[in-house]
Amino acid sequence: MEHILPNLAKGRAPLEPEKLIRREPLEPGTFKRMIRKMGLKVTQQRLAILESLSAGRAHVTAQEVFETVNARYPEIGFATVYRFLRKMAEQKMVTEVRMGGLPARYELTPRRHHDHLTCKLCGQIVEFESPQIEALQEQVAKEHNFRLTHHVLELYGDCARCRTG
Amino acid sequence: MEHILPNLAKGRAPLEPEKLIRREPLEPGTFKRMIRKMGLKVTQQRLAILESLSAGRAHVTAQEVFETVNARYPEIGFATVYRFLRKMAEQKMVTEVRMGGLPARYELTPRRHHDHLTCKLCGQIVEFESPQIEALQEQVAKEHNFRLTHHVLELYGDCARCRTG
DNA sequence: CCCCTAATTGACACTCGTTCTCATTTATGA
DNA sequence: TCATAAATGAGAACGAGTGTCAATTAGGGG
Repeated sequence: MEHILPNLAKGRAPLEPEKLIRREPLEPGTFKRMIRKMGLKVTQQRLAILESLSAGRAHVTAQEVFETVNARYPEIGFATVYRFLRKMAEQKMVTEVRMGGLPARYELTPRRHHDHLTCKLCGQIVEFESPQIEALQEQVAKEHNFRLTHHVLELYGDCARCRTG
Repeated sequence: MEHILPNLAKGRAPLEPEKLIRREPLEPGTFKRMIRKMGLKVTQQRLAILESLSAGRAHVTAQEVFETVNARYPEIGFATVYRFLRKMAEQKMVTEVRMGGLPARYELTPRRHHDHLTCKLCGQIVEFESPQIEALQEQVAKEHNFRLTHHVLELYGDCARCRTG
């Protein structure tokens, strides 16, 4: 199992602190409620995964979640993390963000919709909201007689810090 | 190498005919010029790959390109296809589209930039252009001090025909 | 409170798209 | 024509993610 810690092993550069749209704090008991709402059993592993997702940085990879949770509960397997993340993504409880061919990143689905601006060089993710873009998307769909259900809008570029060296 | 033909083997459902923004036909000699413009050597393999890309449907996977080219030139290896597609993507000669965790799809970078509106039900892809959305994207990037290099905008919905049954 | 049972787990083998390696072949500028 | 750097093909390797299966556990019914 040599791929458990590939990211740490590669000494990936530490990321910028994220610029996040404000998120509501989670009260105790919320996690259990979330799990039950999905029709699943409440286990220590699942609670630990949710805790890790809500406490740490947003937009983490499954491996990062695994590492965090594994540090406190060394017996947890990464299959459990992947499985639970997938199940939560299906139920829209977490949102999966994929950039290029890189590992998927997850965030607890935020109350407010937003899109992402990603630095190709350092991986930093900035969230943004643009009601104007949303409106134009609706207009495009209407022109083609589509009823819009969802969209993916990811902007890629080089952030100021990476550009100036 | 049992994964050479996974898509054919799986009997993927045929897609709707695509609605494409008009593309200019390519004159003979264009391919050689394109390759030279990238600073690469002109080989039969590369010509065959470009031919396949320009002749068939847009938005093909590397495996599909390999299969097409391999049918006519059985000695070509898939590494060559992948390598060339990657190189062309780096130089923006082809555009890579990744949705979800699915294999990347490629298209010869069209002269006119466009995004995609996809029907979730029948798989139909409608291409559209929205300079207004592009402009707003630039503005978002500017606000966050990013230099925008590219973006992914995919709209999903139900087309008129599928909705009305 | 205890049991039963289906859900969940951990270990790890496996899949599959993609990239790497390296010995051989080939395009092209001199 | 030749030298040489680039390109190729074969196949191994990589890495994210999924499947399998025996062992464990949550939690509803009694």
